[in-house]
Amino acid sequence: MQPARDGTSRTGSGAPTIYDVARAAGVSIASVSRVLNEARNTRPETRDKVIHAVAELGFAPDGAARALSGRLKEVVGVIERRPFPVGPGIDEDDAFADEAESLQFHDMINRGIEMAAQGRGFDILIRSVDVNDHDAGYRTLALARKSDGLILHDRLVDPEPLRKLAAQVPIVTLAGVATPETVNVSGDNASGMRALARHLLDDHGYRSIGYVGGYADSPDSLARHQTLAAEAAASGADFCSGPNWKGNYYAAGGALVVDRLMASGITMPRAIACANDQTALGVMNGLRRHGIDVPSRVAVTGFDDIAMARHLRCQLTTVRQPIRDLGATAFEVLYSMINGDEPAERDIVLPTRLVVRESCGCGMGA
Amino acid sequence: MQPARDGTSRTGSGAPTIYDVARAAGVSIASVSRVLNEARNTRPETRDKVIHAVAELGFAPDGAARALSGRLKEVVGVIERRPFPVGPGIDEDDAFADEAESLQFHDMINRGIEMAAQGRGFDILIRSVDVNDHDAGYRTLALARKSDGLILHDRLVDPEPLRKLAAQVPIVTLAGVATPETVNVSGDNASGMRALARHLLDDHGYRSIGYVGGYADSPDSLARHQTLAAEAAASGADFCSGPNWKGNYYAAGGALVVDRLMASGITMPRAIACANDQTALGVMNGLRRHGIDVPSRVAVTGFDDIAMARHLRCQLTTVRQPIRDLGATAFEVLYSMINGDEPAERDIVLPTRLVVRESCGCGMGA
DNA sequence: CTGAAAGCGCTTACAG
DNA sequence: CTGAAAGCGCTTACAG
Repeated sequence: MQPARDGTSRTGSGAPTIYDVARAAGVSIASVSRVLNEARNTRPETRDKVIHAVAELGFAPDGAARALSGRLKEVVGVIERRPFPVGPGIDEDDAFADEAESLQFHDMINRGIEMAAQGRGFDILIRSVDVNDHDAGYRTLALARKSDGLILHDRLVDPEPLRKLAAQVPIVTLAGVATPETVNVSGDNASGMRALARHLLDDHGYRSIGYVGGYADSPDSLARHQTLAAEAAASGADFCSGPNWKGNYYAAGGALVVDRLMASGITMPRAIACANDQTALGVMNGLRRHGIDVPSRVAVTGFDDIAMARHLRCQLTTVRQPIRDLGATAFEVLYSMINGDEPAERDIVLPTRLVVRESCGCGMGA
Repeated sequence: MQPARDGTSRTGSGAPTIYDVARAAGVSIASVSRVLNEARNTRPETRDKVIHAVAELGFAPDGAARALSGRLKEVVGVIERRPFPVGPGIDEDDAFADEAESLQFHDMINRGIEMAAQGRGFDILIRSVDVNDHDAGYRTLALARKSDGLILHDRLVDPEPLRKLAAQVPIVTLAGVATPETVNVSGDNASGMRALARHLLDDHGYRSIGYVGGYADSPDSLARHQTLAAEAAASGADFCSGPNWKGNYYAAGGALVVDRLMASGITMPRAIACANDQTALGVMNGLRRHGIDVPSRVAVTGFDDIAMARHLRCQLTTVRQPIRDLGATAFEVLYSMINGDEPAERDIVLPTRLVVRESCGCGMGA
């Protein structure tokens, strides 16, 4: 039984409903829905009346109602990490205060996701979670239930919860690890780091090298670490690592590593490769604060090639990741999964490329 | 009439419904809903059974269904500008290729919005629109219908469509202009620019000054322009402006302005204030390419104080905006509007502050 | 305290 | 080609 409709919308919100349109056009709601969705099987006259009423009222279907009646939500959830709690306690004059909130790599990736999503009529629902958010599990599920599928940055969800989640919605991870239930998309860490290592070890002939890592559990960082260590070993160069070398993908973390190393009295290696560009930035600043010149005394390199890399005092030698493509690829794979396709490949690796600038020591003589 | 329920979920998607939970717990769906929402008015025993079943099944209510039955969607839409079409045509070795896609100010603001949203259980639905997207009107409406309210960066929607949109959902603009139907949140452009102008004109004694703008219709840029022009006039200094001085908030735009000015044979002013930090970056690089040293021959300043500002070759003197607070404030106001409150203030202005570094010419003797 | 039922605003077979 | 009706998965008065 159709509810009585007075002149106004049912909801107080002021947005017209399909009933308003139907009444204005003098047709049934089914006809309105048809011209809006199928376009065919409607008499031109009916069609015109509906189109007109829709324009007149400024109608667009409610997303929730549409989704509930069998359609997609046309939303993908994106969850990223927000490691540093920020608040009034933070000193805004600290050189890295703001940077903590701007992991540019993530922002760029999200842009890639969003642009691909737009091509399919999707929007992206973003949430960042604190590393020590104990309620993360539930909040993640809640986000999943507002979306058609989920894209997870790195290793936000533990394997077991991830498995359960994947049973409910399609999931793609970025810079994580592929599982039987999920697809992963990442840059080619091994070949990128190998090219970088060879440049440092062979071209420059550095005989000692260190690696400042990202989050302890980051698959990206682990892969880069392993490759670098292997290349150093193959060249017979010294490789420095250990607890003092753990960073967190942020400049502040990189600077901290330098402070710790200096305090420990260690001899700095000739070159330091960092887990990402932002870490490299912090390491360079940290070294300079201790009076150590980059790159003449210590060479420093990054990973990612974010925009900032070429605008630093000392332009950063780094490994370029196809950041935008990483995001776009993640979306496209997820989109096909949402449409019921079985992914052909569960571990998608996109190529990376060494970008030589100044911080490795190149161009010093120029 | 309740539909027959077999052992599996109705939807193919694998996500359990409230019916699944009710069956598992041996109660009605009403009871499940009650313990999930009200918490009170349920016998402890019932409550336990439900809690248990929910945990067992990994249930969370479907966002669409929840929203449709009178609740909020707990989603706010955020629309930002994406001015540069990017695609295969772009040269990735261009110094500003990527930067075009990373307007860091927006990313930081969005982070502020998102963090405030999280405190209220909301997520943010992000969409960027192309300046020359003719279908923008409809897509904006569509986003609105997936959300409880909208936050619009700068002046994305024309006044008339904006009025119509505001009749359907609450709207807050960021760095736009307040209207009778919408609330605007922005930084204090006038006082920030005034402080900067005085520093340049009085402290440094520069007698000629130019302004490189942002988007032509950006209220922020307009306000900064006017204040600077007024201060220059008050000091009797020359003020340069005109069509050659139009930028677009991106580094590439700033560099282009410099090229145009050089080509036009104009004498560079002693100081150039830019619409934002990214523009300043481009201007500095452009000047250097033309052999003009910054700041000894031409001083350059920015606006915003994004993280990059202090990591440039020549640290940027700029006006700090409370970027995160801008976003958080926009959300909080929108949130109260969503809850039916009439906003107390339609034009919210947050304080800004001059940050003196090197690019203005300070510290050159040090 | 709890269940049966109505209703949210759509879409889509199902009849005509 | 078009309308009446069922159903999507919830929440919330309404009775008990």
